[in-house]
Amino acid sequence: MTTLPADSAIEGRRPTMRDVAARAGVSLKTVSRVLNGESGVYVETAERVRVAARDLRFVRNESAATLKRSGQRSRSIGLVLENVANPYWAALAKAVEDVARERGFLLTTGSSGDDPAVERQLLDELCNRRVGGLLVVPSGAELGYLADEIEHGTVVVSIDRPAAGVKVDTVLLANAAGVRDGVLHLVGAGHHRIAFVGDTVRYTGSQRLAGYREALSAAGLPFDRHLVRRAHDAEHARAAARELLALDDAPTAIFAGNNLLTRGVLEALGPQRREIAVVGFDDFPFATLMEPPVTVVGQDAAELGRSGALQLFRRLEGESGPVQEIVLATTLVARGSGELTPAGRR
Amino acid sequence: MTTLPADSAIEGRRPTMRDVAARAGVSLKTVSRVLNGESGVYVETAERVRVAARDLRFVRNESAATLKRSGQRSRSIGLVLENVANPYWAALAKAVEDVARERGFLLTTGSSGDDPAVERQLLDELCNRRVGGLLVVPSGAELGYLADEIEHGTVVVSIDRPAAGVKVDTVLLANAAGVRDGVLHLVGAGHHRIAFVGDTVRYTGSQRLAGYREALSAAGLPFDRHLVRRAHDAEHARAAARELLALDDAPTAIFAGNNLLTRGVLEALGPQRREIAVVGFDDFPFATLMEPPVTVVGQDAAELGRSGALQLFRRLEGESGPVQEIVLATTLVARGSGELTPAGRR
DNA sequence: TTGAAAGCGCTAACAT
DNA sequence: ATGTTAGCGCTTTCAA
Repeated sequence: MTTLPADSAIEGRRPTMRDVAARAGVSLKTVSRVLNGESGVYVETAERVRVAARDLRFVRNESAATLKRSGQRSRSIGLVLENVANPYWAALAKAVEDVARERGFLLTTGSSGDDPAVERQLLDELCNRRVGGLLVVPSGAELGYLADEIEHGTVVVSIDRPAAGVKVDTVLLANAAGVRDGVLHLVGAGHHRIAFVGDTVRYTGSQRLAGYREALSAAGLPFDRHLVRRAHDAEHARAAARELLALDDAPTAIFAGNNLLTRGVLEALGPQRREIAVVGFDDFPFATLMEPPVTVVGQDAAELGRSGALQLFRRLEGESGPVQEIVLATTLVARGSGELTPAGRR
Repeated sequence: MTTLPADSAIEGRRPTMRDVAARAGVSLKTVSRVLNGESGVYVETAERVRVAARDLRFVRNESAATLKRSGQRSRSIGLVLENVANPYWAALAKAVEDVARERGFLLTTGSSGDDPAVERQLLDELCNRRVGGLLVVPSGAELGYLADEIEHGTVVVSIDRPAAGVKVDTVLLANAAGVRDGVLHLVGAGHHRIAFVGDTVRYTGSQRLAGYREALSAAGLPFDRHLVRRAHDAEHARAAARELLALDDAPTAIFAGNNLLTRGVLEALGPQRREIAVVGFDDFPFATLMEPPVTVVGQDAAELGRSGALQLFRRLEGESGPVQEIVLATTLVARGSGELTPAGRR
């Protein structure tokens, strides 16, 4: 007696556990047990089931499993952030994915563009799919609509920025402290006119601005002359930096609020890169290759993602207790651009 | 009579369509019709249903819908690539996500690390979830195991590299032609000793190597003296470039096979960046900021992703016809590093 | 235009 | 150790 080809048994449609059961000569439940690694099945029976599954090229239907599973959460988690194409967020997404995979979860990522409507749509879609948990880099808008989901058992963790309107575990960076360190580093190099180019409308930007303010105040320096509040991208930063450099009392040093803005500032500086000191928030791969290499306040995107994902899974695995706020420290990485002195300029 | 708070109606569990139906005083099917935008429902009935759904904060269970829906495909697509943390792949993922969102689909991305086992696991998990389609940047290993899925209606599209073992739509880059252009550009600048640093084991690397070979042969130059075949990352490239530069007949120009390798080569060059010409495959954000700015053979990752995703949805929407191979052109972007002449060096 | 009934493929509770 | 039964929440037939 020869084994029939897999498709001869069941025309057209995919094999189900029932088909596997029939082929193995056991009941549906036994197949379920074997395929889920439950104990209490004779090894020979289990083997027969596995052979049957392989022969039929059985692929479990996760939708059915999710539908039935108590609590009804799929083995996926969702991540909503501003834009995966930004290397910073991409690194974070990879870290989240790694943690998820260790647990047998898949990751669905959505880019909100920091648009509250898109953010909500993404979050809704993810909830529709009954994801086990949601990791969000909030755009800043109210997230109150998540309260219901949370009550129904969806775990939500906010990363990089606090979530408005819901109380959830949060992983933050020590933004203010990081900037303060960076600016004081410039003060230490002798600078008195230190500009800040940032996007201070958003949470991280405002926190970073606060750090800038703290540092200047600690150093007894005036505050508002060299401040750019609304640099949203590299273009804006470039234009803003050009304007700053054209001032009578042009700054001798510039602090850039994030990796995009650092790029814009460096573009604006051109050959002046050897005269004007620069410190940027966020490290980036080519920082060491610039002339001079760029001093940064480094924040580890991967660590932020890992930390958030770990917290999410801790909750998923049943950890209770009050809402947590985890704050990650930053590191000043001196490479050259932040150690230039104001020499040659008044 | 006041409306009761949503949760008073149904304790604990999530509201289902049945709950919405009860509240709206209609049948389950009518709710389904309204929520799916089917025609043939009185506007007032539809409105009542929508109000009830809103009041109960009803969220549709996609698993149940997927389970029942004929063909059983979820409104998600999967993307398996080497590593989302690489800005190149991140840009591609974003482009895919954008196309998916236009169609109301979510994107689940997995990083295989080019490990065939991980790749297979990721692909399997995605199939378990009955995704509508699969976009793969194949690691190079046999993908024959996808044949069944494809037969069952899962659409698979291969991007950046051809899929081995299955016939699927494929979107490729004109790798060889791109490299040939870049190398001939260096020849045109007067170079006779042009090194190639690549990872020629993998598909794209081997194609690029072929372009290098073509160019040298067209220019009547010898081939094997300045060739590095196994540079997998920036570190390797750096070490390899150092060795090349230490040779008696050191190259006067280097072609780097991808963005990671370009970085490694630039690191190795250090101050020699103004003497040794460099052309890299892949554009990168900081290319214009280097000294000199880096000449590259640009390939548009976003276009690659978009193109693959569009093809996938075309198939999903029923387009039949033979398997397609789409080839995207590259563009040489001259910025300075590739225009350096061999002057000063023999 | 609306509804009743059947069942998608699985897991959970309860037999045996 | 194994099987039987009853659904999960939805979509699909088919009938009213």
